Amino acid sequence: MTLRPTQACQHCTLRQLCLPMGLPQDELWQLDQIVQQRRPIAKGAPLFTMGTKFEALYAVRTGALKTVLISDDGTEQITGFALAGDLLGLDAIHSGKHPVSAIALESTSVCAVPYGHVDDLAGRLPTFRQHMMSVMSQELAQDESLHALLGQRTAEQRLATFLIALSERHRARGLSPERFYLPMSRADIANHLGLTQETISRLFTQLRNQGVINLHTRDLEILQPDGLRNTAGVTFTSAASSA
Amino acid sequence: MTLRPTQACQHCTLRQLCLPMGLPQDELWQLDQIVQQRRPIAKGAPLFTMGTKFEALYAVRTGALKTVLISDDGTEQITGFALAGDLLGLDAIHSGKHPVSAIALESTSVCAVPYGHVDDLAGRLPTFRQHMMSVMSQELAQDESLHALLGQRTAEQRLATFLIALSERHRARGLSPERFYLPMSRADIANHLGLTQETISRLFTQLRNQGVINLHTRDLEILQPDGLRNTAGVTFTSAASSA
DNA sequence: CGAGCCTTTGATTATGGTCAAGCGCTGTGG
DNA sequence: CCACAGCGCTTGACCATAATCAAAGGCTCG
Repeated sequence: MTLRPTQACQHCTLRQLCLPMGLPQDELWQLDQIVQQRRPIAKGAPLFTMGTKFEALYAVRTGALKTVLISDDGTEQITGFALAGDLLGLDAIHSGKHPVSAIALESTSVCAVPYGHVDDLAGRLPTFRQHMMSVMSQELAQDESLHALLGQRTAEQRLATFLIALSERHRARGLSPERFYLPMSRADIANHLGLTQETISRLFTQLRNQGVINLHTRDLEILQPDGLRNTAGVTFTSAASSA
Repeated sequence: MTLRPTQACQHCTLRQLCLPMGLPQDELWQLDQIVQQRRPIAKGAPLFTMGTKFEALYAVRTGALKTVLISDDGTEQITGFALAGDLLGLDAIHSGKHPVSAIALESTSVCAVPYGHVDDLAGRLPTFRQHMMSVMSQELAQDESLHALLGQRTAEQRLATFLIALSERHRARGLSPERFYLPMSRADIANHLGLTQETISRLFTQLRNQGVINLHTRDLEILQPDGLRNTAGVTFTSAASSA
């Protein structure tokens, strides 16, 4: 793997969102020492592959990825979409192998944090340790919301909730929550939500006809956020999880 | 909350499965100092309730619980079933509030581990810290399998997979993987798997007629483990998660 | 012993899946 | 710069799985 010169977390525009979040200056400095950058991953290429050895956590710098679990029979499940600032690989700590593959949805760059160093820092830096636990805990809670979404909601509610969650994630990144690009295909959205491509397409058409959204290819505009919330029925805590 | 005299993890029959797993003797001793026991929770009563302050992690000593997420509109989602040795509350670290309620399915006793002490130990004891991270990571991976189960599998495959996972959990506890009691109702199983009570009942009847299982009320006997695996179609890593 | 809940079973329905066909981007090479 | 190939998306017709509605039997516990 080609490494590029390290660029400081301190100066990263994602530092409020990513691993450095909430770290005091001296702890941040120590994190900076261990973060490595990788050369960009091309669209469609894997950052890591299911079953391979877990060596590092990854933070998305730019771009987007999907995490995919492939069953014995070849069935694929997209377990999440990772945007800039999201962390990947936490699910691999237990077994030492990645339980999913991470595939770039567009040209994507990431920071790599070797896990041995993460554990070391977690032992020495209380704020960092608490942050790591908090991030994992948050993902557990998000997975529970996602479970409720898949278990209890209609296709229409799932898609609306997904779009709201994406919108909120863009807002948290200081981007427009009303207009953004969908880096994933209709089939990807469908798979993630336990539906089919055709159903997603029909629902998009429906939302467009209702004047709730505007969508040309993958450029989404949310015209009526309240209409979308209304369609979603109930708000789940960020159900478009990252892992 | 009434506390009972502390009983040592060292002598607990669940120590191979529960928090003490893999801890060296000196670390185990320190864990023992902070574990508290609670008086039993009656069937149907909560160990903790959604929205309430997170104060401690809980380890199930005997009995079983379900964790339930309730939406604004009153819809309930059972996110998991906790058996003896399972840990509850990890999903609450992030927000400081429990995102789910934990309800006893039968008379249940638990050990409470105040979270401040957990963090303290995680800072001082490397093995314990790594174990905590590992447990959370494992739950993340299990949630991904569960996502695939709900997203890609038929009702029949979901139930078969659920029964296999339960069976494996009993095996891991040194109990019979072929004969065990179901502490949850048909409606609970249905809800957890994103199905209805009626569907679960029909599927049980079908599996019984096929000679794959024997089921009287809640006493389950797996007559043909291979038949069940065959029905499940694909094996997911312990998809009947605990949280 | 009785009330209430849990479970089973049947009849019917609806949501979303499957199959199929055609259109439209996008990007590549001539 | 344009043509074409290939993938992504849309739309339609039909179907199947599991939900809903309904009713009755069987545990369990007070």
